[in-house]
Amino acid sequence: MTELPKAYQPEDIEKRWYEEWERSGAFRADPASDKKPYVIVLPPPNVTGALHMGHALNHSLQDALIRRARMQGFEALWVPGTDHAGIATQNVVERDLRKDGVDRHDLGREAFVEKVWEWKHEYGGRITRQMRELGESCDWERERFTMDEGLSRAVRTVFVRWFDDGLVYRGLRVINWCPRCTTALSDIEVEHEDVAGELVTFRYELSDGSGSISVATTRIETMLGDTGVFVHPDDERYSALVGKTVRHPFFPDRELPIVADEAVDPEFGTGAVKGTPAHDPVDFEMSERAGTEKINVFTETAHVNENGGRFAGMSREDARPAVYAALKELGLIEKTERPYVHAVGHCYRCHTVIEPWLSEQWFVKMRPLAEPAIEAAKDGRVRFHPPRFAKAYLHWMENLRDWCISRQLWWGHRIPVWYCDDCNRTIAALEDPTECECGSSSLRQDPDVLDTWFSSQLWPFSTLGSPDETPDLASFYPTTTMVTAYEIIYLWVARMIMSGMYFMGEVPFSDVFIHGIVRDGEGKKMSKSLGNVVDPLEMIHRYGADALRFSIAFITVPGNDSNSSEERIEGARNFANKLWNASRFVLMSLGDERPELDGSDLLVEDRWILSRLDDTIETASRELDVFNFSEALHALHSFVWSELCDWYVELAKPRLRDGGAGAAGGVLVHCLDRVLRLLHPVMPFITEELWSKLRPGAGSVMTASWPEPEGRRDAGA
RNA sequence: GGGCGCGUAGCUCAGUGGGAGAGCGCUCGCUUCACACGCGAGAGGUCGCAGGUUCGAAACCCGCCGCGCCCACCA
Repeated sequence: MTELPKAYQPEDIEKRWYEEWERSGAFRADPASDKKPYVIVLPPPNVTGALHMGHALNHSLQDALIRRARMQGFEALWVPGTDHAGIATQNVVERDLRKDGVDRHDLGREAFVEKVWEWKHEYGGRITRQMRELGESCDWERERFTMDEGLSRAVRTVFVRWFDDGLVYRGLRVINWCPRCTTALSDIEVEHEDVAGELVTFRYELSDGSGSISVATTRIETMLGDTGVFVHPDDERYSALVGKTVRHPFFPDRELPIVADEAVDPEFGTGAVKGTPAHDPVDFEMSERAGTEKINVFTETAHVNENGGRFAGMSREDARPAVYAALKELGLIEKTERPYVHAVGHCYRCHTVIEPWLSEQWFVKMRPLAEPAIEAAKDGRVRFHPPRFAKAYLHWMENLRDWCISRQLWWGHRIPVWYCDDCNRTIAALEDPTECECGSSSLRQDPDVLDTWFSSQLWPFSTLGSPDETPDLASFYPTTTMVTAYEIIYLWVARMIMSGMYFMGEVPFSDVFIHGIVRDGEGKKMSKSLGNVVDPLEMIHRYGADALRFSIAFITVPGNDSNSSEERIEGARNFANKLWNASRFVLMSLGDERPELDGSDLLVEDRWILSRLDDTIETASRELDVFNFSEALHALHSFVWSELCDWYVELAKPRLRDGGAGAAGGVLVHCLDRVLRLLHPVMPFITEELWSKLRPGAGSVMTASWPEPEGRRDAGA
């Protein structure tokens, strides 16, 4: 019998077992297997990322599900990979370059993209190395990156298919523009936040000198681009003015018509709206209906452009007070409410205030895609856990607007569209075309790239080989469970369902398990500025991966946020140590003996602990089936600590001490055997190590079966 | 403006029709031959407030108060 140290020491054990697992191909899945598949595709972390507690939570739960499924006899496949994360990665590399005083424009597009690839090759493996430290049993041979050749082909195939089917189109619209990232964003990439701004009411004089009309605005600088004034058709205050024009104070040649439109809310402000079609989506629509001019007054960095007259060159921040002062001087300001709190959009990547900006972009028509995806959630082909998230999903899906997919970035999947200089044709093609149908070879590719989420949405099938019809795709699509935080239900989950159904004809997964986010010990969001960030790798080094994983799963209730702290992880480490020492005691007591469980001479305490074990197995299985990790682990924790250790081991000691252990030896081996299996999905390392001592030569606990109750529940005292 | 969630022990939270619980913290006592990352004993809660349903409510229904989140083109 080998000596076990008095306290569990995770470091070398973890390293040793992980290498062994990878070496032996224990994580590999076989598409030719007869076993039923159980498949999870990992939500790909950003390639720029480092493992944080959010990943630790998300990944620990997936690994537990996969490991359990493997033990239950499924052909379990967990596909890992990383996301090229367009804006995030481009920002990181740009920041690096800036340290050397280099701007990406100095390099040019090709050289810059080359730099990003270099960066990816050098640092992109960081997070996947860290995932191994956590013990994740993903099939590394199937690791994918969203910019891999195969995945890029999937992106292109879907784009072209949607283009051909009329679901992808180009249009001139007011979109969300981030002047820092200098790119368009989709609606869901904008975070609304209340800001203390101002509401200014000012007056436009009628061109015929017969009076004026007042309008209210929170962005007075945009009045430089005003081309009309809108009122509600039923608003009697203004009915006499409809059809007249007002004169722009800074551009005397510009006459702004007063137009009636249903979209105006007569209750708000003065009931008259300044029409700024290039910088407000509603004004844009009203302008379309009214046929008014659209004047863009900002550059891509949100400086006033040449259309801004004497304000040209100013930043939007400087322009606001400048325009205000100028109007004041003309005596046109009527009222200023300050502070005026209202929601302002911010970039979800860099938090810069979004500028609604008129530009030509590519869009995906969502309605036709959404309908089948709505049905799938309604009829249960896709089930949300907990179910309340289905409601949020459906509400969003039923009110979808078209998705802006073009990004003015360099890092990403280039839009596979070419424009012919000679005949103006637009060509979307799987292979780069060299010649237009008209015979011209003067083709220009669209300079934009696709939204990162365009490739992410294809992840469940692109990683399995689509658009090729691979054995993996045939065996493993649709996948089984999607495990993710509620934060990205719209951004990602909904789109996977839509594109999966359209492109593959089937839902991408049957179950969506939604967990919350990890907060600090007091329930506050972790952030660098608060200094309350817990680093999972530090915790792994200090307490072991199993302790971190257990502490996370122990507090995971479907759909709820969880509060993590070093104290909790320490508590989980203590539990691991408890398990270690209980096992150590059993192993020391039994030497090389591994007595079988003998039902004939059981004492009352033997029957009691066996019945408690049965009950625990049942609870753990039932709760894990519904993703209730917290309940399952509370049952296991209390069985191991409060029952097996506190009572049974103590009661068995006299028998063990006398040498002739009798039934107690068999009972202990049996209980420990089952406990190691039950805990393996959450604590893979320590259970594997102890299993190798308890069941030498029996192979990995990964291949042991998931325990079933054995009908001993009625045998208790 | 809509929607969702939460309010249970000092702290953080499970529990959803019939025993008020866990982790951490706290008090007292233990170098007991698996474990001080431990053992034993213990203190501590009108389950936000008010009403209703029920034989029975922390849980179900209605209202109120407080907190948080999501969605939204009220300039």
